[in-house]
Amino acid sequence: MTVATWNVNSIKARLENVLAWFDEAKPDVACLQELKCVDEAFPREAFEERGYTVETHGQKTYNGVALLSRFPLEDVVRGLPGFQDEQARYIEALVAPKGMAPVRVAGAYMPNGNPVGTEKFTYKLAWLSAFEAHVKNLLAQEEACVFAGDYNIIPEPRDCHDPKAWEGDALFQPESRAAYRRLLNLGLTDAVRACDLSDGLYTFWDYQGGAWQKNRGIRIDHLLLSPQAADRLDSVAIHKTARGREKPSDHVPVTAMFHYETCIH
DNA sequence: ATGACTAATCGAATTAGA
Repeated sequence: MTVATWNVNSIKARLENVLAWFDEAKPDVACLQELKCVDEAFPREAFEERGYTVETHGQKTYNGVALLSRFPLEDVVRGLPGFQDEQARYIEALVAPKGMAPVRVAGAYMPNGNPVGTEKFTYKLAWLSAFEAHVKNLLAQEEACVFAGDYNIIPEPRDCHDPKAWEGDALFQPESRAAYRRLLNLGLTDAVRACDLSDGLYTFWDYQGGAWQKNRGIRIDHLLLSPQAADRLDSVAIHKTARGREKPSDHVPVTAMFHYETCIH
């Protein structure tokens, strides 16, 4: 089972591009972020035609997340539990393939937080803290869980082309990185790092200044796995080709592949 | 010092992203 996360930067502006990738990568489950549209405006038919069940948590102009699956979805949750939030940044559901062990998948669009020293950064840290509390609750259930999304956190210096250039940015602040480490310390596995320790793995390249052409990127889109999900991880991929296309998102899809486990009931 | 890109908006510039 392949689980994807992708910040599409407007589903309406990106539809053709997104469908082209879906048709070649055929993810079983996909978490999309930054839809920038309300639920009614999401182009659900295009995905339903391709065999997906579509769940959205949209918002006008900003944010908005979707969870798409070729398997039935149960227990859909919209909004981060335990956190009063005006912004549509979280969706979660239980993916239940027939006769197979289910996997809980969460898709998050975590706050950017810039500029540091403002209420935007305070909101980022509060969001991360509520997310950590929710993860802790889910981990107690000992299920296979995938926490995918745009974390808006550069975990380590090797996750960006030029650490100096990101000093003072909310994505690379010590408090943001500490929040990410706390998630790992709860027992979550960074899927990409479990498979590939090399430098130069990026998931975002700014539209400005020829960042893509110069490969000045950052790794901020992550899939964090509960131990039960990590045990089933086979491989990961960062779909860089998506960034070189016409009218690309500034983020690329990241996928993790898991082996199926028979469900014994 | 500034703008660089892109998308959305009750617009003809501003806000937000990262």
